Amino acid sequence: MTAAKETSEPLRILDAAIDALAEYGYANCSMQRIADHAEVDKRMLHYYFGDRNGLTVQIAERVGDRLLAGFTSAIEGLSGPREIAAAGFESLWENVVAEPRLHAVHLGLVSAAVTDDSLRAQVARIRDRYSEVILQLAERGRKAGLQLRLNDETLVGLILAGLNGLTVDYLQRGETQELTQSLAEFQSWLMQLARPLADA
Amino acid sequence: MTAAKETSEPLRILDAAIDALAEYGYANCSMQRIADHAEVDKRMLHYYFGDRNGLTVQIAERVGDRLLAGFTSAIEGLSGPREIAAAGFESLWENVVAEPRLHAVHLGLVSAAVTDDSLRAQVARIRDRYSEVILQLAERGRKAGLQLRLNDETLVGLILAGLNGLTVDYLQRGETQELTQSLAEFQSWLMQLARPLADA
Amino acid sequence: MTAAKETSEPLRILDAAIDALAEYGYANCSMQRIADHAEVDKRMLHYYFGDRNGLTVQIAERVGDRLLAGFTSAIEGLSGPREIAAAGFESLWENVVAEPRLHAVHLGLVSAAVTDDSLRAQVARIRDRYSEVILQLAERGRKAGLQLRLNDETLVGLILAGLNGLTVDYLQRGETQELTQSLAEFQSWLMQLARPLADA
Amino acid sequence: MTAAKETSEPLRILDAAIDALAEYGYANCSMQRIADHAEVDKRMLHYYFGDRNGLTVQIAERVGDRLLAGFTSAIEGLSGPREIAAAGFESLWENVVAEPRLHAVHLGLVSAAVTDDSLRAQVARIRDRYSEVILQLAERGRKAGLQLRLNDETLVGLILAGLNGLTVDYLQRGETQELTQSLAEFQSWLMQLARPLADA
DNA sequence: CATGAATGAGCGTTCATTCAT
DNA sequence: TATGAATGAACGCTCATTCAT
Repeated sequence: MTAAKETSEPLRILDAAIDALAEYGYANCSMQRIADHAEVDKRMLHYYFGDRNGLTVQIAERVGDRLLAGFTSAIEGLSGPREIAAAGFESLWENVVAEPRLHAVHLGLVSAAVTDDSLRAQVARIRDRYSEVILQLAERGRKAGLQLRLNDETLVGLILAGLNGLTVDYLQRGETQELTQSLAEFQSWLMQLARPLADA
Repeated sequence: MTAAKETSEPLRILDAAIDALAEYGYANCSMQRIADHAEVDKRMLHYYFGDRNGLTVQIAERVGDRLLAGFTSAIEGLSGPREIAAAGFESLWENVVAEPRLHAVHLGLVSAAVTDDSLRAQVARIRDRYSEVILQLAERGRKAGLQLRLNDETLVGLILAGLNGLTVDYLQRGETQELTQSLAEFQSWLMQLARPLADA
Repeated sequence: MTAAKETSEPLRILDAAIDALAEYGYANCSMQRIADHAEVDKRMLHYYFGDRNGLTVQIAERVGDRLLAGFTSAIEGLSGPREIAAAGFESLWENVVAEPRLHAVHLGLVSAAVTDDSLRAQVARIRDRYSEVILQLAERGRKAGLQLRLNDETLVGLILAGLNGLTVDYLQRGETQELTQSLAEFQSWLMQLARPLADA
Repeated sequence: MTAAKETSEPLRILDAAIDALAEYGYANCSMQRIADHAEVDKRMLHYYFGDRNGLTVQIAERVGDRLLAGFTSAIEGLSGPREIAAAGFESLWENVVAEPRLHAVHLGLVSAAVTDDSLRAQVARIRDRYSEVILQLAERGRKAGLQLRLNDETLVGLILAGLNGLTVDYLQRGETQELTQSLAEFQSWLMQLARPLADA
């Protein structure tokens, strides 16, 4: 046995698959292409993941992991209320810019999920994880004295809608001036939703 | 002879194709399926649209037409500044609720366009048409006395990002309470971006 | 009615068809391509020529016409025995160089005829026309005092074999030095087959 | 287990493909027909040869092998100059008579190559192999005392042109009297091109 | 784990041809 | 003559998947 295979083979394949999806798009990404991209025989995909659906499920899971990776750690040390509020969305957006291909794949999954039941569950799961982490942040913000005008679910809904909408813009047109301004506007709006007690 | 063929055959097929895309999703919608859906022989698609790409281009064009249909007429009679501002986004959203399948198809096109060059142009065209109509609205608002804090392009960017983000939410989870609240929040934010002169 | 259409429409189409065959090759030349090449609707082909086979038959006929056009006139005025012998093959070869595309089409027909019965008759007809004209030439040569060592059919066979073999070389590799020398050798051999009486 | 699979499956298919090409002609020989002829599923052709072009390339290679098979061995033992000269062309022609279908396929490839670039390379390769083997023969003839009036390339050109031209005649009309005489004439011409030293 | 071989189904596209006007 | 529409049959190729070793 090799001393320490850093990542397991299935995991390596999943990341290659995500890359392939980003390359060819959800619609044009066959198992053959994924296998080629991962430099693996296509039958190994069946060996590890069963069938196409099984692979897709795992891909979605992995996408979720990577979408939220870093987010938790990025907001761990924060303590002040404004700090928390500010860092939250910023950290989410940083991941968009850092891994646009990953978010393109996510968008593909979200889009496909509209008409694909088994995918819908997976995509909903990713949303739940987003939600969870945003709520944790809100909780910490409240404990630090943040007063939020909105109930939790609406807050999550608005943040995710903003994130998704701006991500679509970014994927469509790249880093434009308007997008930068839109981001600033959106963030300042988010800040305004939260009025810390101390400010009153 | 039928008295008056309401729409041309290609147009009828395009609408059937949009319906098929909504049914099966962009990735799983073959020409055969579109043909079956339109109750037309598969080869008639080639007869009318050349190849798959030609069909897709026309579909995108038709999607654009239908996304903006009604919008222009809906805002035509308005005169007061607040009226205009309010009706603008509301009218856009009404189309989402009225034709969710159409917007699902649009989302599919947007998503696929990320990795498909020829589609990208088409999707950009739809965005341009949205942009154009929003800017016309802004223009009319200004003439009616509206003061907009943002430059045109940023305004368009924010409105479209909000529209897209909320549409994704709607397509994913339907008409939830949170979404209703999010919509209200978003709209009140939009209103706040515009301060009528009278307020000064 | 236009005063004087120089060539009839079917004839114009046939020449365009020959050009298309030269362009795409016999195997890849559909009726659609021929129609496009002739700038005619494909159904006109059926109108003029019935079906694919009818068209091919006419094409073969036209190819035969053009292969031998000029040949008869080129050898008309000649009188001396050597003159006749020399000009004969030279004139045949000149047509190869002047119309290589035509000869490429001919080669395609000859090749296809091996497995296509209806074509075989047409191709045989072209060979007969070659034969006929070569024999006429031989006849005139004899009358001018040429003594030919070979019987007529063998002479024709050798000339056509040489012509075909060298044409294949020309079509494959163009005008090479070796081909020029081969031509010279072949011609000198032909001359040697014929010994004028005066030489004896 | 069968004792000894004589030839590999791909090779068996290639020979069946050549037979199919001889049966239907290059233009009318689809992959389906080749598959049927080889009693193999159509998709196995893709499995073994990739795509149509890959199959064609391999077919051409195999045609080349079989065109020259036997030739080398047939001329191996010969030693006398005239013997070598005589046996050379005779051996080439014997292959034509022994495998007329193979030569029909070759003619089809040659013809198609005129308008098909990828095929042209393959056909040129076959010609090169012919050339190589003819030159080896000439070399051996020279060592045995043969004096050749022509340079190598012209010799090859003439021999191949003769071979091709006479093959076309054979494929068109079968074994006629004239063809037999033409062959005799051609061979005696070839002999005359070579004057052994002893004659001097 | 890995590989050679196979398979039912479907892909987008083109073929020659015909019908009705 | 010419055109819009249609059709039965194939085309080359790829899909996800399975079997046997």
